Amino acid sequence: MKLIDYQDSRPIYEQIVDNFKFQIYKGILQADDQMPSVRSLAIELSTNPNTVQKAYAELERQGFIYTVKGRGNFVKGNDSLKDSKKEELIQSILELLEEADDIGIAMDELLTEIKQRIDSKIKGEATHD
Amino acid sequence: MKLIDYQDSRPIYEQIVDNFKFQIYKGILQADDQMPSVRSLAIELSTNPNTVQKAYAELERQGFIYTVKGRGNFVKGNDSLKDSKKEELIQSILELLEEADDIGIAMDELLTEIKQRIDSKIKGEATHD
DNA sequence: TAACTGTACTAGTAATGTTAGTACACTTAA
DNA sequence: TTAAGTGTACTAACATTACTAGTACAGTTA
Repeated sequence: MKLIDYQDSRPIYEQIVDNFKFQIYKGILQADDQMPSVRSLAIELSTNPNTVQKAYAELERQGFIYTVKGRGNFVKGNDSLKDSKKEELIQSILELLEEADDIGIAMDELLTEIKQRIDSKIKGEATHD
Repeated sequence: MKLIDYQDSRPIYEQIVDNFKFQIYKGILQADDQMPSVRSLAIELSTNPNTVQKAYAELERQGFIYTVKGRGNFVKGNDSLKDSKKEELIQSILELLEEADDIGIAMDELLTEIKQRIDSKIKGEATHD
């Protein structure tokens, strides 16, 4: 499995993050599977343990894995991943709605318009395939 | 009117942006009022025309002012400002909702939960003042 | 205790952001 | 047409931040 691409200009840790996210979404890695250790992966990728560590920290922050000190990193269950994501998204959206409120845009008004857009978008896409 | 503070660590252009946003929100600057020219403001602040230009470009991007080449920069009307903001916020929220959809979180489910949070928040704040 | 595991700290290098200097182009009025 | 105002584009220097490496420390397990 090719994890990083040195042609790619994106930072190594970011490529690692995206790759594992992909593997987890696809089910290649499943709940409680152990991730490669920061050292072994660092050696495999000819990089530094800290670079892998940075990637794993980001994956943990985003709710994809969890860490047990001294033991290793493990894949989170699909449900808890979904919950983390959901909570994160709700927080982001609430912040945006508050911003709208501050300048006098009613939240209801905004939510109503958003629902309309989604509905019309679904109708539009229904003809695609 | 003090526009920037050299004690402040934030970049000059950012301070200019925030200051004008404040003035526009407060009504100190009103629709179609002319902004100071990039040169005059640069001299006043002992900085470079490009720094002011960067601030103005950001204000335009955010919908606060509009530019007429060769004539100057002018304050946008309150309605068009609100419209710009609204559109921007809707786009951001739609992106987040798509992200949710990608990982199998129904948009309706998310919107419903958000409405609940807002409602309970309003109830909680109602006792504050 | 040995061999794993993650983590913290420092530092060098690369990438990006910020500002300045300067030249160019558009608009208006004389 | 010209002069004096306006915004804009380009380059480069400098400051800040991001990224990675080297290395040492600390927890877990057999």
